[in-house]
Amino acid sequence: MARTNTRFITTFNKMLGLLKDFEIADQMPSENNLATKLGVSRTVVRSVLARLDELGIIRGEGRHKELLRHPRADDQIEPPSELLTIDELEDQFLEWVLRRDVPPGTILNVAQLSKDFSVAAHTLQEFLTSLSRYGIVERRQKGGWTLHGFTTEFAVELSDFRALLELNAVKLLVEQPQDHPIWAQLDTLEADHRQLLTEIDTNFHDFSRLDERFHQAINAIPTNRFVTEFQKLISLIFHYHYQWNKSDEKSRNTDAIHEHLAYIDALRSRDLDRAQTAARVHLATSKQTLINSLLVKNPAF
Amino acid sequence: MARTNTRFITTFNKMLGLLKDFEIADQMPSENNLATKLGVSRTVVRSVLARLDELGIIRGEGRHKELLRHPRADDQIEPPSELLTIDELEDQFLEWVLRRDVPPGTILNVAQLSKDFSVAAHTLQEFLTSLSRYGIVERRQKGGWTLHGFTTEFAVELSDFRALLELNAVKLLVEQPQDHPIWAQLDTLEADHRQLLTEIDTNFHDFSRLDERFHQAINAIPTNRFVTEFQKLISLIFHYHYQWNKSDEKSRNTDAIHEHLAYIDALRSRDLDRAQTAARVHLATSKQTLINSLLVKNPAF
DNA sequence: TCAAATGTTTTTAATTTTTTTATACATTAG
DNA sequence: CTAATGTATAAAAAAATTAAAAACATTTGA
Repeated sequence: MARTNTRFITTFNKMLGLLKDFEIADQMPSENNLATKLGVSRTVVRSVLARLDELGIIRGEGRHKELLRHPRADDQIEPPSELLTIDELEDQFLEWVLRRDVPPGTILNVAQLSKDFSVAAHTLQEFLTSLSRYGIVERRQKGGWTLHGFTTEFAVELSDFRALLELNAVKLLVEQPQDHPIWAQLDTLEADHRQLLTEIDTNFHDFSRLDERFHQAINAIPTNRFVTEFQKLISLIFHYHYQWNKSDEKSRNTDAIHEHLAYIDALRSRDLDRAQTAARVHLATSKQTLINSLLVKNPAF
Repeated sequence: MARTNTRFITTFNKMLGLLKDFEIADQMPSENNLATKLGVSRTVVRSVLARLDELGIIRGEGRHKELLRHPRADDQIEPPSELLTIDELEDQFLEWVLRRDVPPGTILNVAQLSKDFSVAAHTLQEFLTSLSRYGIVERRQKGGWTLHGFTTEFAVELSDFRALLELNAVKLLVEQPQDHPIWAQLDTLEADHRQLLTEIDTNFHDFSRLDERFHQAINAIPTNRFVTEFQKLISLIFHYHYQWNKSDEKSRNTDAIHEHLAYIDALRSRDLDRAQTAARVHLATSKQTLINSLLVKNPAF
C-alpha cells in the first residue's frame, strides 16, 4: 500500500465529486470528517487539500478553507492502469500454461513474466511459491523457477486425491435431511443437464461450466477449510482442461452428461454404496480424460 | 542471491585456502579453471582476484598473474551471520505461536517479526501467504496480517481431514504385500512402544516423537504429493501440540501408546474393517486431546 | 475551559533503485 | 585457431525511498 499513489489519485477524484455539491465560498469540512467520508487517512486528505489549493480550487489556511471555484472535468487525475491481483493472476497463469503448451522443464523468468502478466514481481513470486507446494513449479537453486507443468504423474495424483475428497463428500451428502438445499440444487442441475442434452450438437461447449457447477455443489457439503482449499485447485485445473482439450469434445461431453445423470440418480437414492459407485465411475472417466489430454500434448510420456 | 556478498566472501576464503598450495611467483590458473574449481561464476572469480591484487597477495595483468605472498590468517573475511531459510522458519513460527500463546486477532507486523526471527522480510511474507491458505493468518486489507491462530474450528477441521487421509492410507496399507518395508517398520515401532511403556514414568516426553514416527510411517504409503503436502502440516501441528500441552501428559501418553499397539495389531490382521476401526478410535482420541488443549488455552471458546 | 480541529512526528509496508552475481558475446594472445 | 581474458547484458535480492497510516502534540474557537 505504498509507492503507487493510487490512493491519493482515487481520493482526489472522489473529492472533486464531493465539491460539486458545495457553493462557492463554502467552508471545507474538517479533515477528520473528510477522512471518514472518503474512507482514507487524514494524511491523504491533507495532500488532496494541498493539491486543491495549488490548483486554485480552494483557498485558505488552517481551519478556514473555502471553495474558490467548482472543479472542471479536466481537473480529474487519470488513474494509472491497474495491476492484477493474485486471484486474477491464478486464472491467467493456468490458462497460459495450458494454452501456450509450455514444455515441462522451461525456466521461468519472474521479471519477464511479471511484465507479460502486468503484475508486481513479488505477486508473481508469491504465486509461484504457492504452486511449488504442488510441484507444478520448482524454485531453482540459483534463482528462477523451473516449470514442471501438468505432468501425467500430476494428473494421476490430482485425480486420485479428488476422488478421495469427493467420495467423502458423497458420504456426507446422502446423509443430509430432505430440506437441505442440496436436493433442490440437484433438481436444477438435472434439468440443466437434460436441457443441454437436447441442444448438445451446437452447445456442447457449455458442458465445461455445467461440470464445474455440478462438482462444486457436491463438494460444498463438507464445511472444511482444507477440502475447500483443494477444491479450488481441482476445479481450476479440470475446468481449464475442459476448455482447451478439443479432441472428441462432443462425444466426451455427451458421455459425461449421462454419467452425471446416473450419479444424480444414485445420490437421490441415498444409498451410500450405489452413490459412491456412480461417483467412482464418473471420477474414473474424468481421470482418464485428463490423462489422455496430457498424452496428446506430450507424446513423450 | 545478491546484495549480500556471501558468495564473494565464501569464495574469497576458499581461494585463500587454495593459494596455500601455491609457491611464490607461481602463475594463477585461468579464470574459467578457478570458476569451476570454486563452483562459482567467473564474475565472482574476477572480483576475488581483484581483491587479492588490492591486498598485494597476487600481482599482474591479463593472463599473467603470480603469487606475491602466501595468505595470512587475518586475510580471511568474516562471513556475516546467516538468515534462516523458509523451512527453518516454519518450525520457529509454529513454536512461537503455540508457546507464546499469542491471542487470536493479534496483528502481525512483518518488519518487526522478520527481525525477531532473523529472516528476510520477503521470506516471512511468503510464509504468511502459505499459512493464509489454511486460515491461520489472514492478510488485512490495509497491510499487515491478522493471526487467527489455532482456533477450535481449525482443530476440528484439521483432525477431520487428517482422519480422512489416514483412513485412506490404512486402506492402502493393509493391501501391501508381505515384503513391503512397512511391515518391518511396524515391528520396530511396536518394540519401541513396548520399550517406552516400561520406562513411561520417566520418559513419557518421548512419546511425542514416537507418535510422529508412527503416523508418518502409515501416511508414507500413499505416494501422492497432495497427501504428502498435508501430512507435513498435520504432523507439525500435532507434534507441537504434544510438546507444549503439559496437562495429564503421562496418562494421556500411556493411553495413546495402548491405542497405537491395538492399531498396529489391527493393521497386521490385514482386515480392513478392523484396521479402520482401530484407526478411528485413536484418531478420535487425538482430535479430542487437541481440542481440549486449545480449550485450556482459550477458555472463551 | 476544553473538545474538536489542525500540525507534526513516527511507523509501516510497497516499490524503485542499487548491487551482486550469472551468463552471453566479443576480443585477444599464444 | 583454441583457449583465455575483456566487456556487456540480464536477473534476482536487498537497501533505500516514498506513500500512507497512525500516534502524538498543539492550537483554536464555541
